[in-house]
Formats: sequence, C-alpha cells, structure tokens
Amino acid sequence: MKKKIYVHVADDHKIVIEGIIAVINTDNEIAINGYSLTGEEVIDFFDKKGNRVDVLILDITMPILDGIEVLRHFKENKINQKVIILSSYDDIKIVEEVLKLGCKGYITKNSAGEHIVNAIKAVANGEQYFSNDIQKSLFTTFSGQQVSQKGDVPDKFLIDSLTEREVDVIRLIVKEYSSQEIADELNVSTRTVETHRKNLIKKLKVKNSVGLAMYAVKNKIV
Amino acid sequence: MKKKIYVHVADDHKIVIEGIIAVINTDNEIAINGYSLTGEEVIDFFDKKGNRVDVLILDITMPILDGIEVLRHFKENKINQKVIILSSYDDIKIVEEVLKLGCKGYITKNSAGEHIVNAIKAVANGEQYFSNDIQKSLFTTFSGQQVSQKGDVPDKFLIDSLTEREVDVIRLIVKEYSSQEIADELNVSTRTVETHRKNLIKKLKVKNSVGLAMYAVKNKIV
DNA sequence: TTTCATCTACGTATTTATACGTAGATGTCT
DNA sequence: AGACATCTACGTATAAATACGTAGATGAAA
Repeated sequence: MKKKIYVHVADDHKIVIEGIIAVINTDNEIAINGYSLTGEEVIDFFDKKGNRVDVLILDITMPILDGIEVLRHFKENKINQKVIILSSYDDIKIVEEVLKLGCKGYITKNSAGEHIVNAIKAVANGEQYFSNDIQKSLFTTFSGQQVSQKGDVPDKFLIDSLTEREVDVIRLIVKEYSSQEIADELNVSTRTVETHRKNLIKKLKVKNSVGLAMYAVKNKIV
Repeated sequence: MKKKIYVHVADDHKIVIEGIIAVINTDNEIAINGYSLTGEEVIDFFDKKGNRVDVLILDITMPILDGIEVLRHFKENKINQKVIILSSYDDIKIVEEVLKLGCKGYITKNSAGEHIVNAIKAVANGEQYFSNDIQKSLFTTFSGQQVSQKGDVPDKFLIDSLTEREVDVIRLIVKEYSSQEIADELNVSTRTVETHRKNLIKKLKVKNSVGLAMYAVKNKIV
C-alpha cells in the first residue's frame, strides 16, 4: 500500500475545516494530522513544536496572524513546508504574493471537493496545483504584461515596498480624510501628502484614491 | 421512527456546502433536500418551483442575490419558509436585519458542526436558535448598552434606500472609474453621474468617494 | 565618503470631485 | 387626479485630486 499523505488544515472557520476533513476522508491515501484555527496556532505547530506534514492547507483570512504572514514566517525562518492556499480570494495580487512566498498550490473555496484531493496529491508529489480560475488569472497576467519572474527578483511585494509614511497616508485615506486633513494629522504640508498619494498610486498601480482604499482593505493594511 | 427533517443549503462555496452536508449526515434525523450556489437559485427553488423544506440554511454572502435579498424576497412574496442564517459576520446590525425579515436562527461559521445540527432541530421544531456569540451581541444590544455609536438613531439599513441606478454608479466607483468613465459606461451624462455620486454621499453619510467605496465593500454591494 | 532611500516641499496645469441649487420626464401607486 | 420616487440633466462655484516635474535634508548602508 502506498504511503499515506498527511495533511494539516488551518482555517478560522470550523465548518470549513470539517468540510475539508470530510472531503479528505473520502480518499484513503490522505489522512488528517491536525488542524489550526489561527495563524498563531499554525506557527506553534510547525515552528515551536517542529512538526511537519506532507501538505498544509492554509486559509488566507485568519485572526491574529493571517495566512500570508504565516508563509512569510516560514520563509524567514527557513521552514520547509509544502503549502496549499485555500482562499475566497481570486485576487491575482494575492496569488502572486503567496507564490513568491513559496506556496505550491492555490485553490479557491469555490472549488469542488475533488479538486482539493487532487491538489493535495499533486503537491505532495512535488508538483504545483492551481484552480482553473486562478490559472486563468495567472495566464492573463503573464501573457499580458511581463511580470518578470526570472531568477532572483527581489521578492519585495507591493505592500512591502510601502514606506512607513506612505502607510500612514493610505490609512488616513481609507478613513476618508482629504489631503488637507491628512496634512494636519501628520503635521506636514498638503504638498507632501499629495506627493505621497501620487507615489502610492504609482506604486500600487491603481487609478485613484478609491483604488488606494480598496487596495488597503483587501491587503489588510488597515 | 421520527419523521425526517429536510434541509436545503445555500452557500456560494461548494466546500462549505460539502462540509454542512457531511456534518448533517452524521445525524440520521436530518436529510439534505438540495443545495443552491446563488440567491437566484434559492428563489428559483422555493418560489418558481414552489418547493418547501423544513429548514433552509442560508449564507449571507452570495453572488447575484445575497442572503438578505433572499429573505426580503420571501417576505415580500409571503413565502413561508423557516430559515437559519449561516454567516461569517457577527455584525449585530445584520443579525437584527435578518431577524426582522423573519429568519429563525443565526449561526456563525465559527460554530462547531454539532451546533448546526442542534439549530436545525430547534428551528424545525418551531423554536429559535442563535450561536453563543450572537446571543451575546443581542444581549448587549437589547440590555440598553449603547452601541458606542454616540447615540445615533439606529439608521435603517441605508443600503436598502439605494436605487438601482445608484447601485450601478457605486459599483463602478469601486472599480476606480471616474465620473466620465461611469457616464460612458452607463450612457448618461457626467452631470447625471455626479448627481448620483452626490446623492450617494449624502444618503450613506460618508465624506467622499473613498467612503462610498468603503461602504460598498463593507456591505457587499459589490 | 559616497550612495541610496526616504521624507519633505514646492511649481504649474489640468482634471475630478464636491456643494449648493433647480427641474423636466416617466412610471407607479392611491 | 394627485402624490411620489426615480432618473435624468443642467448652472455656478469652490475644493480636491491627479499629472508632469524638481530638489533639499537626513540617516542608514556600502
């Protein structure tokens, strides 16, 4: 008999975890090793306790530490663990980010259960796996404009590239402050705020302040 | 043997549906009648096709028509169907709203599977059922505790007051369109768009377009 | 020491957004 | 018939944001 594939599931919704476990149990090559409800628990499990499994199923949205931060922790601490992201988002920016952080698969919560099983087997086998919708997004991204991902591109993601001050500004933009109000709040001139705003729009590749706000909430800068 | 309790599940995430089905199947008093992936499918099932089940498990967040709109449709068309809301939100305003719309139970996705089973049985039996966290929220609200909103009148659900056209506009604002671009898209003049924008800002009590976008995403207008 | 990123600020010009307002056309409900 | 909401559009005016720039001060890093 084949060796079992061991899986750990991290999601803040118990129901989702139970669903995944139910789905996984339909396949007798795969077994559940444990689960976590927060990013903190995940790190505790893998880092402090030194556990490893064949595949970690990781949700993006979790309290305390989200999935991206978990991946970042893994990377920084050179914890070698195959990860499949299971997320509600099909935002290409998030996909790109987690890919750079070394995750091996990405499936959306819209996927049918069998896709999860397939994803687990593929990743456990050293391959990569992406949902159809994600593949489409990736395709349009990589075919449209070149995202140059050869060699060692400095793995600075957009969000990381923001300076402290820029984060200050974007936070206040989200709170519906005008440049004038932001200037008063930060004790700088409106010109400065406008410069920051301008640079933010360029950096984050959005069209206007609404785009900044949307980016900020999507990426939990707020 | 007791009569089976028939349940219909509506959620846009297949995994969640599979999870619920798996949980429900652990109890042999309850059976699945069918499931829906959008609010439209739900209405199709109950209204057009005239089906009824003992309990409908209904997610709030769904494309095309969300759970609240489904409840509203039920109420307006006098469709008598017991509903349990299954939601990620523990926002008390949403809870109050769905209660007014006649839903009989509310459980959060954090709940363990057994709670769903209990909720289904309670509601099928004519009772109400709420998750612990929801009960707490309701308690603090109704026990006179002011909800930290500096004594505001509990503003009706602003979102209801939006006209179709206003929703069109706010959706495009979220997509970072300018008034000009929105005008082109909707085939009206920029003046009209600006009027809608102005009215939206007033109606939703926000300060600017960023506020509109934030409101839209928070309240899932998008 | 030099280089570099960052924060800061200003110049000029144009485009958008916001704040007041009015008002006709249309359809719906009573 | 009348009341009403909605969608549409315009007038005038100011405030704010965006698009191009440049550039000094500062502190950290190479």
